[in-house]
Parts: sequence; C-alpha cells; structure tokens
Amino acid sequence: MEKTILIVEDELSLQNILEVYFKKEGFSVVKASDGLEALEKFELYSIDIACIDIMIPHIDGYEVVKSIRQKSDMPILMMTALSSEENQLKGYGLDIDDYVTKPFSPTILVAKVKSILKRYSEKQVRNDIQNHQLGLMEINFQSRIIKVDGSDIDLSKTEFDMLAYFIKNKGIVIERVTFLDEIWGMDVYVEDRIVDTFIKTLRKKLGPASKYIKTVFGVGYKFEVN
Amino acid sequence: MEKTILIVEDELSLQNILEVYFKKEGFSVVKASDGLEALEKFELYSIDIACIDIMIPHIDGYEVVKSIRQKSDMPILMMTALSSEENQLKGYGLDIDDYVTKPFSPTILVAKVKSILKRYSEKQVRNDIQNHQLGLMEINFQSRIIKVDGSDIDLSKTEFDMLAYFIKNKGIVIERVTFLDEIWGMDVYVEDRIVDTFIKTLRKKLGPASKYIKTVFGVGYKFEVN
DNA sequence: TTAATATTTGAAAATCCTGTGAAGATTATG
DNA sequence: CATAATCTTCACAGGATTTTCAAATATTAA
Repeated sequence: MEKTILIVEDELSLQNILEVYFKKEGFSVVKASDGLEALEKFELYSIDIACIDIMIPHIDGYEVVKSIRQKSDMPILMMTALSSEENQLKGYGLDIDDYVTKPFSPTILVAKVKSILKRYSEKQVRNDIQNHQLGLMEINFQSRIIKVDGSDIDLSKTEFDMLAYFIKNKGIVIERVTFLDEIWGMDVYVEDRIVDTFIKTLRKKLGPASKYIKTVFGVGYKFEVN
Repeated sequence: MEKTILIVEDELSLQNILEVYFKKEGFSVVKASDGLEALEKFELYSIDIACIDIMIPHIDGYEVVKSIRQKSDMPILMMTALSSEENQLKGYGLDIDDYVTKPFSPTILVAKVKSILKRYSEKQVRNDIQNHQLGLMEINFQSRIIKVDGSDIDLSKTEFDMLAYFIKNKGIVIERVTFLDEIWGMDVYVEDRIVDTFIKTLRKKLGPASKYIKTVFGVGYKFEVN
C-alpha cells in the first residue's frame, strides 16, 4: 500500500528535491511551504508521515507539531537548520519520532522515514482503526457504527464499506473503477454505474453529512471534510 | 494483549493529547466527553481501565465511578482540577486506584496507568473470579456459568465459547470466519454457516438476553448490550 | 446557446443472506 | 454396546440488499 508523506519546507528547491526522492521510492507526496498550509493539508489528506522544517513562515514547526498532536499520533520527523534548534527540540518535550540536521542527504531522510514507518506499521494496523471524528460524523470501523450529529445511521455492508474507503482516502478523488476494485473485488463484473446508485443512497442516509461527498465531474467522487 | 482505556474528559484538547499518548503506548482508546457518554461507552465496549475527570457535564465523575462500581471492579484513575476536589475524593470513600491533579504530564498518567494494570493483572491471576454483569445476564468465565435474570442457563461447550468470545469482544462486529478461527481453530474445516446454527440455539437459550446478539447483514454478528 | 456527455434519481428485477427445522454424523457416557 | 448429547450439514422461505434500467437533470465544450 502506497504511503502518503507530507513535506513541510519553505525552501522550494529543497522541497522539490525531497519530492523527487520520495516519489522515486513510491511515496505519494503532499507539499506545504508554511505552517498554515501544513495544517490545511493535514486536514485535507490522509497523511501517513510528516517531515517538518522548524523555521517556516506563519506558524513554526513546533506549533505545527503541537497542533497535529492534538488529533493524531502519526509519525513525525523534524528538520532543523541550527544546532540551537536541535537543543530546543529536545527541550520542548515534543513527541516526535526522529530529526535530521541541515544540511542532510535526501537518501538519509528517506531511509529514516522508511524505518520509522516500518516500526509503526504493526502498531498502526491495530490502533488506527478505531474511532474517527470527521466534522459532523463519527465512524467506528470495528463496530461499524456511523453517527451523524450524534445519532446512529443504518448502513448496509456495501454502503459502509464505500464510506469507509472514502474516509481512509479523504481528499483524494476516487474513480468508479477504483471502488469496484476495492469494494467489489477485481474479478467481479458489474456496471460501474452502480457506484452512482450507492452514492445516491449514501447521500440520502448521511443527511447533513452528505455534503462531504463531492462529485468530480468526469472522474469520480471525493470525500472532503469542509 | 492490547488493553482498552476509557478516557473521560470534557476538555477536548486534553482528551486528544491523552489519546495520542496512550495510542503510542499501544492502547486502544475510547473517549467520552461527559458522564452520560462515559457510562454508554462503558456498556458498549470491553474497557480494561478508565481515567475519569471529576468535573464533567451531565453526571459528574464521582457518580460515574459509583455507577461503574455497581457492575465492575475495573481499575479507575481520577483526574482532579482542584485540591478541594482532591480532599473530597478522599472523603467520599470511593474505590479508586489512583488519581492525578491538574495540571499533570501525560507521561506520568501513562506511567500510573501502566503500573495499575500491572498490579491488577497479578491480582487477576490469583483471584480469577471475574463476574461480569451485562444487562440481564451474568457470566463467570471460570465456572462457565451463565445466568439470565438470575437463573442458570445450560450451554454446551461450543455455545459457551461463542458467547464468551462475544462478550470479550462486545461492541465489535465478528465475522463468521473469525468465529471459526477462534472457536474451532484455523485448521478445522466446517461450513461457516454452522455459526448461524449456533447463533440460533444461543438465542433460544438466552431468552430475553438474546436481544444482545445482533445480526450485521452481510458481515457477521455483534454483541451489544443495549 | 446547443449538442454531447455525465450524473442523479426512482423503481423494478435479480440476487444474495439469514433464520430455521430436520436429519445425519460424531462423540461422550453409562 | 447402546443411548444420549452434541456437532454438522442441508434446503427452503422470507426478507434484505444489490443491480440494472430509463427518464430527468446537470455539466462541459464548441
């Protein structure tokens, strides 16, 4: 399964270099140039790991981490420019997984990221599949309970699976074919228009939360909390 | 074995921070923001330990503890904001395992929780007399006795094992295959519809308590007290 | 603005899933 | 060894869900 990495770095040349390296390793890359953008992207996409520079505009790296930590325990790696920052980092008591000091080799960063993800992957499988709060709705994958505005919504198996897939891929456009492959399975032959029909009932059942399901004309659908 | 912790705290930022810390330590986290929700979640999930704030909406922490104590002797740790609360706590004579006074460091809370659980598990091994009260029914895993409305129910080995597995996983959906793996063993080959047959007899024998066994169409079954 | 293309939607048809009773197979018990 | 208890399979009815279809509506591009 492809991992999504968030790179937060204001120096555009470095940002691009890192993007190239991570893409080469099969990562899906999301970029941000300042603290605000970083937090936006964090809300918008399902990020698996973040590499965050400390000295960035608007909101500095420390604050970005604090903010993310209120909602997620995703792995975070910091990038520091100065050794003074390095000390501060330790002093702050932030819950981060690793850091690198500039200048560093992209290869090393990639290696560190991979090793962190490896460590995480076992724990993650168990932990990450719990209770998710997304705007108006609350989903529990284990009990297969969906709540909108606090009250239970009754979904059939396929309806629930589709919504779950949406949520696990929030912010990303999902093509009809992808749904067929992921929910129905590669070998099942059904018209891809059936996805529309399920979108219809999902929207109806989700009520006010149906606004999160967006049509991307000519491509597919997208789940976006905002 | 992964432990499930219930965090009862109305201050959402603190709630989220604690969630992150406990998840990182491999806990499965269930959250509640007020006393009512706390009691609901307590019924809904198999909780191993609870951290409860005293000043919470609807039903305060003291009352939550009293209510839980009528059904369970699970470890409980309280979080107090004021030293006056601290005194009250002592005065009340509630059967709690520990407490922390705000502001406290999440790390300390985690450490306390771990040490309580360690103490508890040792006790558990010796005591081994766990009576579980779930709505209408009472189950004792050691003596393999089930009571519904106070009277004994006679279950065969497989029937009991299935019910026990249900109860140990209350609130989460269990697939037929999972039952086969857990009760029959991976290597045994039987039709998975046999699960239905056992559900049938379980429901019949449990009488009024059969309402806790819920069918999740297309997926499996769920044990839910409510 | 219009033609071409996509999506939404309601309803009907086809399919799948579960509950159940009955009956055969296996295992325990005296 | 015989009998009882338990486990397992099977098949059918009824209900729930999935799938298709076609008309209505919306979007895009020229």
